[in-house]
Amino acid sequence: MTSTNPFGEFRNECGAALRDALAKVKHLPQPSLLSLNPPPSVEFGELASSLCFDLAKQTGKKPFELAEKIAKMIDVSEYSLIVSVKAVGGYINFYADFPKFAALTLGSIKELDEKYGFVEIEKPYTFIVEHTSVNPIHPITIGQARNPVLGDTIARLLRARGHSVKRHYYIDDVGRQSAVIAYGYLKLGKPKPKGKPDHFIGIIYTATSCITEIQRLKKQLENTTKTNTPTEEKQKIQKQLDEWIDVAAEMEDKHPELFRKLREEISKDEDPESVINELNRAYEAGEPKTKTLIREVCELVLEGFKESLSRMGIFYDSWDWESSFSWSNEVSNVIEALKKTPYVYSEKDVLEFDAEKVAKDFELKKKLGLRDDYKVPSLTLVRADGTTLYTTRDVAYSLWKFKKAQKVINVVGMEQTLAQMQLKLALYALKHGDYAENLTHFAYNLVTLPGYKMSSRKGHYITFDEVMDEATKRAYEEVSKRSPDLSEDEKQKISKTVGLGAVRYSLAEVDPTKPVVFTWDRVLNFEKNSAPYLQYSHARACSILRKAAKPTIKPNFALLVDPIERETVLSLSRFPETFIDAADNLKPHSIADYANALSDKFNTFYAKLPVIKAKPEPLSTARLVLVEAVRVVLRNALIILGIEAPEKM
RNA sequence: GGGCGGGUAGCCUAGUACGGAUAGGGCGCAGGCCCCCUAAGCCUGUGGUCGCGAGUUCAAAUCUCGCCCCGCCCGCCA
Repeated sequence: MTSTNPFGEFRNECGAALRDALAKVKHLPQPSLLSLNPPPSVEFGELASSLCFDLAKQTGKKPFELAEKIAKMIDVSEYSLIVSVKAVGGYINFYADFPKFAALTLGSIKELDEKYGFVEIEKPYTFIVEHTSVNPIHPITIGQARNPVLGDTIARLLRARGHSVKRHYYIDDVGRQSAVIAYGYLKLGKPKPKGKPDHFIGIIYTATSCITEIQRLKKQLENTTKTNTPTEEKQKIQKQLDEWIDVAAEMEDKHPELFRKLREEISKDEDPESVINELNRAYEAGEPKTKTLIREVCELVLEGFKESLSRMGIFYDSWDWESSFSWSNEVSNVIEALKKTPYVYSEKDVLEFDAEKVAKDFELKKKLGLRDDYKVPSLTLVRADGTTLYTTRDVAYSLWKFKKAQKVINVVGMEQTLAQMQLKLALYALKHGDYAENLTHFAYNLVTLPGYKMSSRKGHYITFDEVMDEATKRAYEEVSKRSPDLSEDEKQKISKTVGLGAVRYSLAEVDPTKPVVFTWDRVLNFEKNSAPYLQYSHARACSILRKAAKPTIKPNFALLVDPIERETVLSLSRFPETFIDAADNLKPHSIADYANALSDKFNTFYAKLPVIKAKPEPLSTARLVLVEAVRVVLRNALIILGIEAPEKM
């Protein structure tokens, strides 16, 4: 017998037993919830119900009396997986028939193998998961890296759940920053990148920002002397200027040739600012020369991104250019459509969207989790110069996404909560409330550095590449130290698996709503609660299986009497429930948590009990089956996390 | 000022949707374990006003209200 969800089977039996018993006891109200939960300790069984406390309130009877009465009504012989039911202190505790339950769990894992745990949903949807979408202006920083890891893990969860999932990258090529780089790139004579292209363009971005900012601030300062500006204001400008001058010194030191050439070229322009603005305008308008230029720069950066992300096992099904929506009239169509609603008005020369009025008219405050008296800020749709803003274009993009999918998940930092809300309100205004309701803003918290603030414009950041490189290097040292007998080739391979796994795990492991402070310690953790720990557990299981002779004697699961054996089986049986919860409620970190807990059980088992040498044979075989099951489940969990499961390390 | 998110031992963290039994881990610190399938491991110990205060309840880390601290947002940036 196999089950896609062994613990679920047991849970169903307990539920049925409870309902049955309740029906037999007179004068009891039918409770809406059975309150079946795993008890704090195995001594209380595998599942326990606290519903007698609720019933006690309603009937005026004592909880422990009710519990005893109900427990007595349950005839365990009617159920295959329940061996006994005990009433303790008002709780009703259910004990699993362990040999049967172990046979069901371990048998199912063996049978389902790479499918075990991935219970498919009855009604699958088509999904678009938009994630990463890092602006192509500099290398991906460690601060941004949480996004692709979370997004990719969510996509893996949903796919395994049976949904049809497309992973989209939204390329933010419209906007001032792209114009800044294009300007610098042009001034340098469209140089061929030295080194990794995203790093190279990142340098141009910082250098160009730096040079133009210094010029701008200097001019501003000159004006202040003419116009009698308060000293406070002057000091503020001076402070900004000083900061940029520091950056300039850094840049000149690190990239003297490039920086000097750029400075020289830019100084030839009377007003660099207006050239940049003109580039931005021309790009959005789709003027061919600018199109070619900016696309060329973006493509270079994306090439670098693809390389970085592929190291983490992260890939995309679609690369969506923001500019395409401007050029194809989809953005202007959205603006026209919005103009026809009562929610758009002109103020001076700009077009504003009255998000507050939509929220009120459609009675959405409660739905969006807002107070009635909260006023949603309005959103500017079009600038005075006729160019559009990010969220405006995002409305067009969202409409496009919903032509391709029933549900859309935007993996976007929580700092954009307001913008995402305004986006939804715009969809309502366009009579696409259905889209808004199928749009999930998966908001995650920031990754920060301890002590100082990352600034991508100023070039002060730790790149994702650096972190991956360092982790791989550290892993190599560890592998060499711990497994000196491995071949050089194996060492290289394992250190990559382990190092990159450690990085990915450290970003996936924490509840996404919590802020993360980046420390090397967190990422370079190769001990407990880390990818290497899970990988090591997996490798240990593989090692036993490798060394064991093929099982010939029938396993006897009744011989698995040690508490740790039972706890390991129990943990294995719960993987499907954990997976369902993680997929349906978008909780990628709970898979990491689960895999870590399972590894804990397995390592305790490993240290305590022999497998191959265990006597009698049916016990040895039973343990071998258990080890095999741990191997399978750990590997499956690691696949969801996008982490490789090595057989040796 | 308003909104959103977070606050669990010295540090990091699970649990909060749907209230249940002694709040589960890890790092650190102190000590112990390779006769034995990989010591990236195992065992023992140490450490908690679950931000604070009320309330609801037989029962609150979890629900309600008020307050405090941290972060982010409230742009003709993205």
